[in-house]
Amino acid sequence: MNTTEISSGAQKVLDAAQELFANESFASVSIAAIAEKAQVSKANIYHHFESKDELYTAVLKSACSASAELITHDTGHDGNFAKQLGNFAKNHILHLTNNPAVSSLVIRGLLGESGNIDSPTNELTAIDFDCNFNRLVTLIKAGQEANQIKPNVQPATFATLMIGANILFTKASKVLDETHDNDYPLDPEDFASTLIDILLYGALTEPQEDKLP
Amino acid sequence: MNTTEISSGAQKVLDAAQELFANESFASVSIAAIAEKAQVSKANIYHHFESKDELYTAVLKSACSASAELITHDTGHDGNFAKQLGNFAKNHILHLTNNPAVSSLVIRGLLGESGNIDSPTNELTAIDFDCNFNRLVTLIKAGQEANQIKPNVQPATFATLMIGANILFTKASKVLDETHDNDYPLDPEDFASTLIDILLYGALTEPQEDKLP
DNA sequence: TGTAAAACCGAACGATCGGTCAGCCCTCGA
DNA sequence: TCGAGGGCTGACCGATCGTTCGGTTTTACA
Repeated sequence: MNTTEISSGAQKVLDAAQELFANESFASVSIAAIAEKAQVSKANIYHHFESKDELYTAVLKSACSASAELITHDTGHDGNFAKQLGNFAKNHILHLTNNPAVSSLVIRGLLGESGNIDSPTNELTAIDFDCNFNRLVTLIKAGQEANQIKPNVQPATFATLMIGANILFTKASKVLDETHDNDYPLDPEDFASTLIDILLYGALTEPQEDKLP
Repeated sequence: MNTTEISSGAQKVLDAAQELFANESFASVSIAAIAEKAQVSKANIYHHFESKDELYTAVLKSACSASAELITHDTGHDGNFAKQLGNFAKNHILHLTNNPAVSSLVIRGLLGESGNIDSPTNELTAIDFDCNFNRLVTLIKAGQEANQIKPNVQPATFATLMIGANILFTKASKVLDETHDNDYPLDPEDFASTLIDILLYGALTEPQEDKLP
């Protein structure tokens, strides 16, 4: 059942590293800090991992594999694509809020703030992100073929809207609700449902396509 | 006309620091690297700035003030809110693509990856982000009062959609179009127009509010 | 129980970090 | 002509960085 034969000691290091790397950048997390958090010696880390880079890659790989299958699990194959897209949005944002470390790592990778890591690390996050992104794109295309989604809606643009909004919601909500006492939604599921309402039905009161002169 | 009396030597340092801080994290950019890029000595940096933290804050402040007024400049006060929102989206994404350094800095601040900086730095990015965010929220609220935008559309959710999508587009497009040869839009203005089309008119072919059973 | 591998640690390595300091060069008003 | 002062520098500081090494403890199997 094991994927890459992770010993219990190595797992302790991996967990500590994941927590630290999620909240701070690669360069600002020291091996000493990871060792302290994992309650092991610095040298022990190098017994389990070749280098700091390799440890970071291992953290990322574990995070990505954890997130791979969680999102699309109940976007079934019934013909109601509005419902499926709603479920996808809800699953996605719940995944982000329940796994802030994972999502932070992936976002950091997307930003290209790789520190010392050159290509393989960013490739990892790209693959993970791309996987979820493509699932959504595929879902939208299917909805278009079923004539439930407008043909002029670019699937990738729609996906960028949903995923970008979810990411921004999870990462910026604490910034935003510090400075407003306004009506910013705090519950992720509430946010997802109002989000999907806008995406599916539009924000304008007049649904006809004719624009005002 | 000067804001804080920046000498020409200090400006050289500031420019080099901005470029480096935009692409890498606070901790991974060394004073030595900044000095080398600015073609000055390390000590010269400390002649102009108290510390690395203060330099970073100065970079951020300059970036934020540059972005403050650029976005809403032609979202005028005519009554057509669809057009105004479209202009806002276009201005915003053009600003992001034309100033990748600035936007990267602000996003990094939103992520909370402050490195050593505790509060004032994140406050800065929060204020800048908040400023643009609030302009958009205000615009949407005005559209609702003018009965052009549905009253059940949460302004903050709509703003999160537009801004989140724009950020993701600018930051992830190079990742996405490396792995697809599909129809992902490359031109920012094209993206903005298809984006606003979805947001205003919805993605579903049937615009009525009744959901399927 | 013997033994070899694996897990683990303290101490130290060279390199680099942010930051300091004494002093040189240049300008400019007196 | 001169000296005061800001812009600027090379050399250096202690601390911390990632990494290594020698050696000790624990584990696993014959």
